[in-house]
Amino acid sequence: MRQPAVTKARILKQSGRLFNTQGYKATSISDITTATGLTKGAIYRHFKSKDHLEKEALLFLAKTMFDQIRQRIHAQPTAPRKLKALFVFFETYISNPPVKGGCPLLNVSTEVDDGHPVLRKQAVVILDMLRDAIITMLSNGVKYGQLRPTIQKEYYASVIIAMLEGAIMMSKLRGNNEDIKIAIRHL
Amino acid sequence: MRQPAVTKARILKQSGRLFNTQGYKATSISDITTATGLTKGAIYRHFKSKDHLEKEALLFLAKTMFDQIRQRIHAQPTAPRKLKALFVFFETYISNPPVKGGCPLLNVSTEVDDGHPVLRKQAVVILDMLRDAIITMLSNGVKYGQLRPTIQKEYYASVIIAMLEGAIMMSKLRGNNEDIKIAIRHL
DNA sequence: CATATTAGATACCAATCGGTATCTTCGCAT
DNA sequence: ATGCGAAGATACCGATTGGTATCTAATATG
Repeated sequence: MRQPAVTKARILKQSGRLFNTQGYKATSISDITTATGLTKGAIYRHFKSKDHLEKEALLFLAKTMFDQIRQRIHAQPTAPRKLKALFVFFETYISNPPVKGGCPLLNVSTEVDDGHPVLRKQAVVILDMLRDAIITMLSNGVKYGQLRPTIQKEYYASVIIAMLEGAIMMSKLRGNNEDIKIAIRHL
Repeated sequence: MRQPAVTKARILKQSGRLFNTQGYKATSISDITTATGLTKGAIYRHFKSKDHLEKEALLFLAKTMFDQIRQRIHAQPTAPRKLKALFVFFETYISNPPVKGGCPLLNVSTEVDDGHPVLRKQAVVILDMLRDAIITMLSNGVKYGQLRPTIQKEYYASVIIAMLEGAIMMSKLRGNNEDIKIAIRHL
């Protein structure tokens, strides 16, 4: 049975995993054919170039991550607890990653920040999404009197993201989750 | 005039720059030959494989960075001012980078954290060097009564590095230095 | 000044890269 | 059932990859 949509999803899932672990440039089309069990012909039918596949795979990774986050956030009633849930999500990032290879945003950023304008632009969009999500959370916290009204939302969103991403880098490099724990304790 | 040591230094400098901007895997030996004006024969005489060149180039990048930091730290008399000098160093990282392509530690970490054990090990060593340098600074601050004795040194070292590296990622991605400024204000 | 050593250039290798042209085969509409 | 368009397989392309073998030329040493 032939199901193009399923096939495309499989390509996105596998290529996303490979891009996020090995890197975008370092992952070849051949790597993706062996991972999916498909052939080059199938892949180039669904994606007109590797650049396009990279962009869509990155978007898939980001969506997967945001879905997981949204799910945990929505399960909490108040802004402080939502924030806490976000931190816990990142704390379990190393031991139980929703997508293998660490944070897609961090990975793609460091790979493309000196070139590859297409992927870089996409990365900025994802960063803005994360940032806006946090700002909205803080805003709602103020609105419902759960957080101080004097809080500088953009400032804290920036601090939170920098802290988390930096800690992920350290923890991934060391192979433990001590640094991410410290970061969250600080936050 | 033939000066092997100078040639080797040139290879390290240029390949370091390329590795740090384009990535290690993404930089080919050909890229390095055009950047240095040398040929493959010359490069493989000084380095027995690309892996070895990568490792030595990373070390060169780290040394360059640490030299700059050490210079600025030593110019300050007290621990708080040394810390401040460290922060200022990272603040000027985006606008006036000592090595092009951002922080070598951040770059190499995200590229090799799921493989390439040789380069990864080297990255851990560099992270530890940075960490130890900060801890030493804090210790001296306590010793001379410039910082509170209750300060948790390892904890703060981890927080400082995570914050700086995460902020560098954000600022490099966006192309401004707003996020790094926020991070330093917070620290 | 002769010679041995070594820095560096040149030419090549098989393997792999991203991409395309072509061909077969599956599934749906008529 | 049958024909047609799309899904996917196969086979190939030129360019580039890391690496090596060989050759030339510059320098250090006798």
